[in-house]
Parts: sequence; C-alpha cells; structure tokens
Amino acid sequence: MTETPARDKAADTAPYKHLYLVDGSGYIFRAFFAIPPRMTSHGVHTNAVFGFTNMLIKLLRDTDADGLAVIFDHSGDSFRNEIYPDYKANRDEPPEELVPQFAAIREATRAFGLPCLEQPGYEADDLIATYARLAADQGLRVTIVSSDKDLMQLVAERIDMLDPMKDKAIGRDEVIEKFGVPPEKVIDVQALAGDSTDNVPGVPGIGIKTAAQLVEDYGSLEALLERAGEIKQPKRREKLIENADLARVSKRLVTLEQQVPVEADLAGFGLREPDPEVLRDFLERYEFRSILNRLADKLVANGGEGVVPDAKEVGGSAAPVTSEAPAERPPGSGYETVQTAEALKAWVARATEAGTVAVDTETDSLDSLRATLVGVSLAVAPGEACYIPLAHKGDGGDGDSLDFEAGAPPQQIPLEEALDLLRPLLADPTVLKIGQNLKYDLEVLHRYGVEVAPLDDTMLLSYVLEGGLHGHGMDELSKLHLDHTPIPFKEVCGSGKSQITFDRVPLDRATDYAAEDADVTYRLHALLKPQLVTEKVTRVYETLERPLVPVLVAMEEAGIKVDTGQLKRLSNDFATRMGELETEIHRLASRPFNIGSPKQLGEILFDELSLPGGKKGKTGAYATGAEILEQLAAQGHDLPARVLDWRQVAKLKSTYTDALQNQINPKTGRVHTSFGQAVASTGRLSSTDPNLQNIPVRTEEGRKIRCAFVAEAGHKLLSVDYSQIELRLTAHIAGVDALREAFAAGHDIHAMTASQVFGVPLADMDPATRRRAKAINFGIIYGISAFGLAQNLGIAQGEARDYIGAYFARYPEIQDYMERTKAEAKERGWVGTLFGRRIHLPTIRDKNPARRSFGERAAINAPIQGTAADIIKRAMIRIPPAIEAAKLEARMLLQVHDELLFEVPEAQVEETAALVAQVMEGACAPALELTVPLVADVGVGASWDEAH
DNA sequence: CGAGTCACG
DNA sequence: GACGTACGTGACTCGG
Repeated sequence: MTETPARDKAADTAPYKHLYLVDGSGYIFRAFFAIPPRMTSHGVHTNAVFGFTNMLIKLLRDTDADGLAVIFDHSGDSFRNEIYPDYKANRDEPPEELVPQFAAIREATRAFGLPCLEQPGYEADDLIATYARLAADQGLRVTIVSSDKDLMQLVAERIDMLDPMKDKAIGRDEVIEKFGVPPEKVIDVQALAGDSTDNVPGVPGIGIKTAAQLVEDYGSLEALLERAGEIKQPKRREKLIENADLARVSKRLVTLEQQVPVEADLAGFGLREPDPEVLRDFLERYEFRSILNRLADKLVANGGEGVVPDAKEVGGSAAPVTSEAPAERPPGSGYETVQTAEALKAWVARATEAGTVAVDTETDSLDSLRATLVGVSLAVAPGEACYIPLAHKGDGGDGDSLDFEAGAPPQQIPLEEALDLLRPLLADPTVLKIGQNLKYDLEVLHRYGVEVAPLDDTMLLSYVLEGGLHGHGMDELSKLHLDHTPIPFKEVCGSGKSQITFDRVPLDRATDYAAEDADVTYRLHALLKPQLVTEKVTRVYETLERPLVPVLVAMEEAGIKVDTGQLKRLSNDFATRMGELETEIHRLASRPFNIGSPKQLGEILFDELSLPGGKKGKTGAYATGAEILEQLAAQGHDLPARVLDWRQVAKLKSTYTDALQNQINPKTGRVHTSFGQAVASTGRLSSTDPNLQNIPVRTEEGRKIRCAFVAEAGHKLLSVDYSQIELRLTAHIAGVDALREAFAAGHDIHAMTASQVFGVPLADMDPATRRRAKAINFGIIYGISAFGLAQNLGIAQGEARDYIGAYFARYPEIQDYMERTKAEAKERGWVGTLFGRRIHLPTIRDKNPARRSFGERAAINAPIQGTAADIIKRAMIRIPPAIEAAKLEARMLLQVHDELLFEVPEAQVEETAALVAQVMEGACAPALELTVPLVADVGVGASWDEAH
C-alpha cells in the first residue's frame, strides 16, 4: 500500500464532470433481500448480481454520469474494531445463497469496464467519503449511489445521493426528513441514538427523534454532553451523564474517514465503453438473457444466436391468460334492441338452444330491494347480445307530468308479457345463467316473481381465482382480461346532480351499454371458468361460493326488525349527552371549537393548553387518537377525558341510531344489509348499507343499540357463534399438541397458555397473566411482532420480545408454521386455506420492507381467518335445507364472521338452536376432519343484545 | 376524495 | 440491511 495521499496524485482536472460513487457492498445486501430468488441452470444464485447489473445499466443510460467507480467493503475488521471491539459484532453470517454473489458482483463491475475499489482496514463508506471529498474539492459534482443512511452525513453542496432501490434522489431536505437535522449534524444524532444493526451503542433510551431534538436544542453533541446537567427529565439526564464517553466513542464509530490514503487515482474513473466480448461473456455465464437481448445491438461482436427468451424467474406465478379467438369482434357494437314479443321469443330460443346465457338487469337504483326493473340484457355468444327495455320513459319529462316537451315512451314489450317469456328460460335447469354479481339481479327479479337457476357468477370466478390480486368489478375484469373498457355508467347517465336514472336513457344508448355488459360477462365467463380446473380452485367455487349466492339472497331479503322507538329515544339521549359534554369541553378549552375536527382539537390540546405528548404525523397534524387521549386522561386532564366520552356518543349517534333509522325499508319495515361476497381477500363476507357486522357490543352504551335489533312478535332472536374458532384452527393447522389437548379437554385456553408459557400453576392464575397470554394468542393469529404486542399490552418492546420467545419455546410448532407459511407465500405468491381457497399476497416480494413485512403477517393470518370463513360458509349453505327438512320456520338473518343470527318462532327455539349448533360444529365434515373440536355457543332473547 | 377516527370479528 | 408495525372489514366527519 502506498502512503502517498491521493490528493497529490489526483489530476487537477479530471476528465469528467459528474462522478458517481456506487456503494457496491451496501447494494448487494439490500438487493439480495429485495429481489426474488433466481438462479442459473447450474444452481448458482444470481438475484443480487442481476439487480446490480440492471442498476448499473440504468445508471449508465439514464443519468449524466461521466465518471463512475464501484466501492466495496474489504473483508476483515476495520479500524473501527480497534476503537470498539464489538463494532458490527452482532451481525449474522450472510446467507449462504449470498456469499458466492460477492465475487460475482465484482466480476459484473469489471465486465462493464468500471473501477472496482476496496482497501484493507477501511469500509466502503470510508473510501466513498474520501473520494467524494476529493472530487468535491476539485469542483466536481458527486452522487453517491446507496440506500445506506450512514452515508447521509456526506451530503453537501456538491454532493448528493441516489437511492438505487427506490430510485430516489437524496439531498439536504431528505436528510433532514430522515434525521431531523441537516447533514453536518447527522453524526451527532447517530452518536446519540446508536445503531443496533452496526452495534453502535449510542446512549441507551435515546432514539433518532430525541437525539435530533437534543442536538437542535444544544447545537452539537459536545455542547450537549457538557451541559447535560441542565436536562429536565431526570432519567435522560442521568443516562447522558453516565454514558457521555459511550456517546463520544459512538461518534468516532459513525464518523466516516475522509482521509483514507487511497491507492486509485480519481483521474482513472472516467467512463469508457465496455469491451463487448467481456460483457457478453459475463451475461451469458450468469444467464441474464433478458439483459443480453436488451443490449443485443451493443454486443454485436459475437454475432451470436439471436434472441433468447428470458429464463422464468423462480416463483413467478402469473396465471396464464388464454386469449379469445382472434377472428372475434371486440365487445361494443351491433347489439339488438328487443321491442317485440316475437323478437324476444327468438332470443329465448337461441339461449335455450345454446344452453348458456349471460343475463344482466338494468334498474334505477343500486339498492336491489327498492330498485325498479328497467330492462334486461342477454348474451348467447361473444358479440351476440341484446337489450330488452321494459320500463323506459320518454327522453324529456317524467312521464307523469304535463310536460309537453317530453317525448312519448318508446315501444316496449309490456312488462308482464316479457317476464312471462323470460321466466321459463331463467328457471330452466338445462340453461346456465351467467351474471356479474348475480345476487343483485336475483333480488331484483325475485320481486317480479322470477326465479333464476342454475347460475355462474363471473365476479365469484374472479374472486376464487385471483382474490387478493385486484378487485372483481366488471369494468376492472374487462380491462384486465379482455383489454376492453366498457362504456362507463357515467357516460350514459351522467354523474352528480345532473345524473339521470337508467329509464331516461334513450334506447340506442341504453342498448349499447346494457348489451355490452352482458356480452362482456359472457366473454369473461368463457375465459375464467376453465381456469377453475387448471388453478385447482373448483372446490372452493362449487362448494363454497356458488351455493352461497341464494343463501345470501334469502338473508338480505329477510332483513332484521329494528325498534324505531328505541332508536329515536337513544338518538335523543345521545343528543342531550353530546350537548352537555360540548358545553363542558368548551368551558375547559376556554373557547368554543369543533370537537369533531381532530385538527382543531389538536391545536387546543397541544398549542393552547400546552398538554404534553403532542406529536405531529406525516400531514403535520397532531395525533388525537383514543390512545393519546387516554394517556392524557390518565394523567388527570379532564378535557381529553370528556372528548373521549363525546366521541363515543357522537359515533353511536351518527353511525348507528341516526343512520340506521334512515336504512329502514318502508315496505318491509326492516333493515336489509348487503353482503359483499368478493370483497375481503381472506374469504370473509363484508356488510354494507348498512354494515350490520359492526354493531356495538364492547361497551355498555354501545350495547343499547343492540337492544334495538329485535324479533318479530311471537319470535325470538337466536345467536349461535363459534367459540375461539381461529385459535382452534391455529392449533390444528400448526399442529400444536399442547393446545389441541387443551381444547379437547375444554379448558380455559388463555389461562392454559398463561400457565404453560409463564410457568404459573393454573390454580394460582391471576387475571393480569391470563390477559398477557390472551394478547399473545391473538397476536399469533395476526402474525405477531414485538412492536404490535408491546403496543397492545402497553409494555416495552423488549419485554414483548421475551414473551414471544417464551411462547415459541413452549409451542415451537407455531414458529415452524409461521416460517413455513412465509416461505411458501414468498415462493408461490399465495397461501391457501384448508378447503383450497387461495389468498394472493402481491406484496410478499415487495422490495419495500414495510410492505413486505405486511405481506408476511397477512400470509400468516390468511389461512387461519380464511379457513374460519370457509367453515361458516359451509354451515350457512347447509342450514336452510336442514331447517326445511326439520319442518322448522327459522330464518337466517345475519352473519358476523363467527356468528349466525336467526329469527325463530318461540315454540321452535330449542329445536332450532340444537340443529344449527350441530350443523355448525360439523361443518368441516366430510371434507375434513379437524384435530380440535369445533364448539358453537347458543344465545336466545327478544333482542340481539339478549341473544348474544 | 383522502385522512383520521372508531365500530366489529 | 431497513421500514413501519398486529389480521380482516365499513361508515362518518372534516377540510382541501
């Protein structure tokens, strides 16, 4: 090694203007975890090298780089280990798939003719720091290509950074965003906060945010350490005094060395064209065929064999999309408007002959139980579709008024005559009716005395095939699978104030729109239905989703009775209470303000009253969530306590007592929800307009609303719910013998867990220990994290980590399950339920670690939540025929994920309860035998509150 | 129309 | 090696 300082060797004028310094070591680690695995035909892992190569190409192509060097860590200790022996001592060995890529990435660098720099005793960051300073001193622009925050201290007037993973430029502002201080103070902040990944100690108890605040307040680390005695918080003061030297050592560790006696000369970093033969040889050996193709024109030296298809990436799982025959016309024109009985008869005959017909109804409302039928469209083959108008009005006035400008209604088949012609077709067991969200059409047609069966639903086909990947609305599916955008509803009916109902749309436009929907549905069906078999989800579709449609129709049609008098009384009570609280809150705040505005509330609490704990989020607004307000209330502040009260009452009033009254169907006097069957990615149902799956139950005030859900005279409400179904399924799926035995014996599962994990004898179990165990049990189902558990229990993350460790030590099968499931999800892009439902997790391979972790937790939860959803769906499908067979008259009204609610004649309550519980407990058979018992608990009452 | 908040399993 | 945090939903209110 030469001792000559590089400065003397550097050319005074480098042959370039903008130098890029690429952090090769940093990149390879990040790329390894961010990029899906891939390997050569010889089994050599190449994902990180592939990412690096692509990044280099992009850099050379898209930027103004005219000088470039790639810098690596040298293996072995650096001078920092002499300062602090534990530096980076907590690092795991790199994964074995990564190790061979260290050499390959250097090869890649050389293949592009680029300098490849490293130096014993120094880390890449020090070399980068040194070269960056040298170049900047010469007036060159420097861009450091790295995602490593440790390099941010180098950002300066002529030095910026580029995050190659996010393709994001990092300048002074971004550094301030990250560290809360400008670049020149970053090392002070890092010295205080430490860095767990590098094992830089810092000062215990101080994180980035506190550090930034302190450095800002005192100007520098040294000034802070000297005046540490002035700090108000006693704990913080002690820690700072006690650990001042540790902070100073930390600062030396995080400070990059800008005076490395470097060997290579800046002048040699000018870009030049790579040798095509060397580059080609490299790309071929690593089998980067897609890159070879892209660079084909630059690699002519070898002639070669031409275009080679890219190797399929490991784990790539995009479902192949078969395309329609090319001769076919795209959807969108040549549809027939059916205005005579003769024409309709011809269409019915064609549909009967074909054995398959796509059906769509047009109405004047999204509410299927109030909508008026305006027309029906049919499709019998791709492009062969018609629209049958049934209740269109003239194109001007409302038909009833004396508006002389209004056109007369168009010619239409009389409604009853048309229905009589359609009825046999729609009920014909030999003709398959295809629809998109047929539940809606079934409900509309049912009110006109029309039955529809058998059926296939393209929305549900898409849901079972590609749940989790995208939504399942028709427009979205059409764009995705048919590459065709159907006429938007807005274009036909307008939007906002000037929106018209479909019965006002002129017949030609109505036909274009309505027949196209049937046409698109027909084509989607032809495309999706065969995929059930190839994708192995036939059972999910045929045994879970398709038979559920008529069940949901019956439930939505049944609705549930609400006691309006009770709701009105509650509404008044809540209004009075809100008024009282409002007066009190305004008095405490010393001025009136809008309590419902989090923005105004935050300003009152933290600016005007200067209460502690004001934290601003991304949007610059103070956080005023329940958790924050509870903390303040616990400290004895009245205003936040009253706001919490006010919020609870306001929520109950606006969302439940008021909104519910408006949702009562005037014809039935009952409330009819709509169940979403293709919404939740896990297979659960959802409930809207109104949502009856989130009626309050956890607080006493809230339960008053449940009291308003009542049974018809002479009837009772019967509630049957699965006890601990998700935890039971976890025990089964993960194969946890200890939990299975506890369930089999009927023990208190949370107490049992507490005993087994914390070693407390069952007899001495205290509620706090049981509560901890319960929180862990729930956490497991959600894909536990120390952070989440700590948050939930209000404990330190370290303590939460210990709990999880103890739990995994006691139930190692759970940890196995989690690791297995994550690996499987990453490999395939989806996870499955016990009944074969697939839940896709597109974020599981995301390069953003937050989104990826999110995907991993969802992967752990989905098989559990999804299997529970499958089981209750099986029960729901079996219950109506079981009730009928037993000659009972109970009606199933609602499903709330693990609970079914029924309305039952008083005399039949016991028999129905026993029957329902039996079906629910046996819902897995005969497809599956669980190794834990399923238990259904029964409740009966005049109201939902009593029954629950 | 997005963010914040909060109701449920 | 780094980012944000428990899983899945829907409705209401505010404010740009």
